[in-house]
Amino acid sequence: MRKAGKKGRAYHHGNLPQSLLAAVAAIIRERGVGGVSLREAARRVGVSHAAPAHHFRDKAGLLAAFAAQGFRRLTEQMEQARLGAPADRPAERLQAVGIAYVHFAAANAEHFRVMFRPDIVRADDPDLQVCSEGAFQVLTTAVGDCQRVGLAASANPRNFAVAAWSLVHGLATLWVDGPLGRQPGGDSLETLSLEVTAVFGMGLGNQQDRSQP
Amino acid sequence: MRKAGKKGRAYHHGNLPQSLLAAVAAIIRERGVGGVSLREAARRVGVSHAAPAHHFRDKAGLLAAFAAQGFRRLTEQMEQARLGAPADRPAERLQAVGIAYVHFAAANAEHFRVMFRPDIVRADDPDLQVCSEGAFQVLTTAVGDCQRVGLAASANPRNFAVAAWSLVHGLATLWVDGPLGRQPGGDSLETLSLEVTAVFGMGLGNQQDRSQP
DNA sequence: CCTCTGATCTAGACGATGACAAGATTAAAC
DNA sequence: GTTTAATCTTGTCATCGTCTAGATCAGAGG
Repeated sequence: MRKAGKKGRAYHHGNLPQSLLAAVAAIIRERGVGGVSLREAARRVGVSHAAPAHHFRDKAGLLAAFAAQGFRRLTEQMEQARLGAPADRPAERLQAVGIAYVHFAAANAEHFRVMFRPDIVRADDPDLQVCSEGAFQVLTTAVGDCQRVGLAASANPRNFAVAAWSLVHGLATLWVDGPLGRQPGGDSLETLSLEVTAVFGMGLGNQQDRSQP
Repeated sequence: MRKAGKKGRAYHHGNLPQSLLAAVAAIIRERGVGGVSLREAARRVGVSHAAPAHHFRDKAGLLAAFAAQGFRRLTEQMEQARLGAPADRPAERLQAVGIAYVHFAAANAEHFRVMFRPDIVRADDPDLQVCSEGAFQVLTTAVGDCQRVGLAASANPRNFAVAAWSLVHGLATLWVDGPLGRQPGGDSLETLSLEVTAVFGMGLGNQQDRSQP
């Protein structure tokens, strides 16, 4: 990769795909998802308007790669949170994974805002599918560990994982794109994610407060 | 309102706003949210390309009106479901409201797909804000009735409502736009919404199955 | 050192879109 | 009947996604 001087740019950028993904993140941060365009991303990287299409076929392809990157990071953070809690307390592990999910969404809103948008993302991208399933897998594992110890043993395992996923995904979505994050008097996301996942743990019938374990 | 014959259109459409909203719904059903454009909507209604802007300032304004319409219908359906369950069983009422939320999202995906998209919707539209808060209010009421009877009494009322909302919103989102609806071997939305809301009711520690009340 | 090949990028064009401005047409208030 | 305001049309502009053809470059093989 030959870098050009300040004026003339090198014909070969050297690392276009990664640079474009970084540009996309910056654009979403500054102007929202609607502000993303192949041309704007190309402009920021200092490359012709048609260059991005050679690496990611499409605008949908570029966003698919960006979403896949997001899923990879999410999987990392969830797995790290899971292993952070003791293995003999699967309920705490599950809660930690859920909280990591929500915090990822808030801290990486650029990615999260794209990760569940089949209308603008090439949804059948194979890499994206693998990364997406990998993220769900972490949650499924955490749920399975709970049931193996007898927690909510009567529930359908798969649907129980869906419930856990729904809870944290809903909270994340309502915070990032919904009315929750915009409300002035509301609690912080830290306490919110803690209490919401705790409610999940205790259910309607149980009156103990497990939000401070 | 003077309707024109088959050929020449009347200069005044007579009911443009409503017709445009209907066109938007049809477009989303056929081509997804990305297919929505002021010009396409105008084309379908048989009106010039700039006409929509006179009623809804913007594309964002048109979608805001469409989203508000969705929130109104959602509120209706949730309230109807709430009153469908006996008043002396608030837990069932809450579950009914949650299930109505999920079913609305699936049955009115055109609307739901737009209702939580501040990036394409004029989020500060006053009518939209009122309608959005109204929908959350139904859920809050159902949650409050539960706590008044002693269910989850120790939980912060507001955050408990947030948890309930998160659960159903997450399930709805994952079904409509996420990987849930696309999975081949998965359960139907009916059983899914039932079991997911039931898991919420029973929590991790309780082992009874309340999915069939 | 030279040539060739494939990868990478540029340049130009086309149709479609959102937004704006200026004017035409109509309904309704007065 | 006249005036006024609402409603809609026509024309225009910058921007965008995508396609095509061609330019430039890196590296392998001789």
